Amino acid sequence: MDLQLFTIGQLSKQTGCKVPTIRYYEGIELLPNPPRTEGGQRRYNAHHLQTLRFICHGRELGFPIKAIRELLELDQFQQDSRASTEDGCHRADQIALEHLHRIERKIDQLSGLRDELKMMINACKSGDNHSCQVMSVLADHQLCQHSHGAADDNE
Amino acid sequence: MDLQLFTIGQLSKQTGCKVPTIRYYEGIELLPNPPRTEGGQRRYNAHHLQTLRFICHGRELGFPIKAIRELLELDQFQQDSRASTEDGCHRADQIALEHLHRIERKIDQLSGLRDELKMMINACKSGDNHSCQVMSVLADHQLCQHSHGAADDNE
DNA sequence: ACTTGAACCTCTAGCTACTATAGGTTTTAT
DNA sequence: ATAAAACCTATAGTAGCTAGAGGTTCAAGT
Repeated sequence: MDLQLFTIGQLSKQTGCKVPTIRYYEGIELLPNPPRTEGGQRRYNAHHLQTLRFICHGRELGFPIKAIRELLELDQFQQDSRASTEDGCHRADQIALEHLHRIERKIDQLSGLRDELKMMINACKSGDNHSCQVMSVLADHQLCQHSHGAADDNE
Repeated sequence: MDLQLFTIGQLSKQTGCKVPTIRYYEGIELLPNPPRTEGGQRRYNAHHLQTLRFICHGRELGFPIKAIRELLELDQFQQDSRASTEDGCHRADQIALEHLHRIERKIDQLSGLRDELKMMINACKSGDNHSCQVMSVLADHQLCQHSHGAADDNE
């Protein structure tokens, strides 16, 4: 029936997604352009709401926008042609799996960092001399070895 | 004696920090400006090398640049005045501790995501019908509750 | 002395995923 | 009719780099 229209603010409240972020998603063509009032304000329908929910939840789960875009296209594809639902499912599964691996790698990395930091801090606490272990560990990197990349790769 | 001079490329090799990154650190005034040759090329000394090592290791550990900057200033302060080494140590310790907390929070977050993803993927695998659980979980968010913020806050 | 090629230089733009600000317009409620 | 809340666009900023263009300098070999 789809007669219910929402303002951008209402959409924001329903999804928890901030207003500028919704506009941003429109700008990058992740969320379809909604119709406008005569005055130029956006009016969304139930389908927009659903799509935005999908996007937001994906982002909360840490999926990169690129992956979400692909998942949305897959969804579109499946709705367009009734075919290859299994392929679509397979691909969606694959995207989720890739993401799972990214996250598991990141957890390992961070666990290593956590341990190294703990060592630094403990060394500092128990230091009988007053020289700071935090500083010297950072300077010399002698307390332990670690073999992770930089921790700042944004997912 | 400090007579040994390095080119930016040599510094890069010694630290593992990429050449443009070294220049970037100079640009944001994290690494002091080195002297130049007549032709304008940078020539670094042992002190620069040490400082860059400190920075790089801090970044590898995921410390934000702001924190590294503060640690460097603390270090400078301690070298300038022989005083308050203990205060400096305390502050360094505090910075490291804050960072440790950030990391532990992030690990918790990611563990939640990992579990949710695993559920999605398992649901997809065992699905007797051909509808994809990955998609529907993202759309409806029904399989489980999670209470973490967005996972994309870059550290 | 000269040439060659690697390494250097600056500057600008791009990346991800937003967020903030300025300055103006529309809608809605009274 | 008016006033406040919500909307609009456009631009710039955030973090921490990375990539590219287009030109210069350095060191080694001939």
